Amino acid sequence: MRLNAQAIRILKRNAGLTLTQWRVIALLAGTDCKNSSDIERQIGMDKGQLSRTIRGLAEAGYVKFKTDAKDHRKSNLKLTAKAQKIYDQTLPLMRNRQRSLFAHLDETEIKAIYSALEKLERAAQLSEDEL
Amino acid sequence: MRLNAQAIRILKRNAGLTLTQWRVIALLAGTDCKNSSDIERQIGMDKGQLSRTIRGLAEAGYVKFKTDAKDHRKSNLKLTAKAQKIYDQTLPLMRNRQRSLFAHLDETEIKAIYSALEKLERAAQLSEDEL
DNA sequence: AGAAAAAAGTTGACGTATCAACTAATTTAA
DNA sequence: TTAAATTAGTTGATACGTCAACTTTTTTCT
Repeated sequence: MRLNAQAIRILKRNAGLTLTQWRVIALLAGTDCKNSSDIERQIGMDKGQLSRTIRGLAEAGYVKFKTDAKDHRKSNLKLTAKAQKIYDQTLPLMRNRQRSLFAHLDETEIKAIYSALEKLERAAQLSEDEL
Repeated sequence: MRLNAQAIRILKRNAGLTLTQWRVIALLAGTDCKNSSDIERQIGMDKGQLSRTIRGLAEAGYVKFKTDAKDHRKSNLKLTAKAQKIYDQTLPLMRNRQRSLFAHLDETEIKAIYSALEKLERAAQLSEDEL
């Protein structure tokens, strides 16, 4: 979509981040997600892409890994100070964008979109089973 | 989206085509699009991707090129018999899918979606200019 | 007519989405 | 308790979307 193009530009200019990088950082900063699987469950992002995104973030010095003491499959993620700072700076920008986009829609429309998308998903799911 | 996953599966199984390949074939078969730029204008697809898709189709024996006699920049595209046959076979499948998806939505919802998406596009466009 | 601009296509690069196969660690259930 | 199933995460492959630079041909403008 073209809608993303804008977010992408903001992120690139102001934070040097890709959209997926931003989403991961935002989850680590703003929710109690700690590891890859948490994030996966939260936003339904693909494991593989997630793995690569996180590696990228680590290489860029935004997150640190530490294998979980109790479950050696998991590795807990922590944002670096650098990442935290960028997050704090960027969040307002993204919030503004979100607001100005949705400002043009009235509630009815927003609800209709959500419900319709849900139904479409469900319909797709159903007919998927018939294959 | 997950919605596409389904179309992709249908196309792969029944026609051995990717979604973009299908879209191009469908345009060449069902509209008066003749060349790359026509298609670009019709569905707003990227020139680059289009170029590659068409090359793929040509290599697979679905379309034939012929440089336009009057404008040597253009190359007119023609579906082969093979492509036409696949199109005729596949169109009903895709139509059914479309129908069964939208069957779950009432008109109000469909209209709301379209209008909301339009507004979002426009809002994105506007704030794009402010960057 | 000649220079500049625009249009048609090609190619390269990067980011995103999805599927599949795989390893290693943990949980479950016989 | 050991075998089987799950879960966490990595890696590879393919398709899709977008931007940018570039060539060639045509159009526009003066």
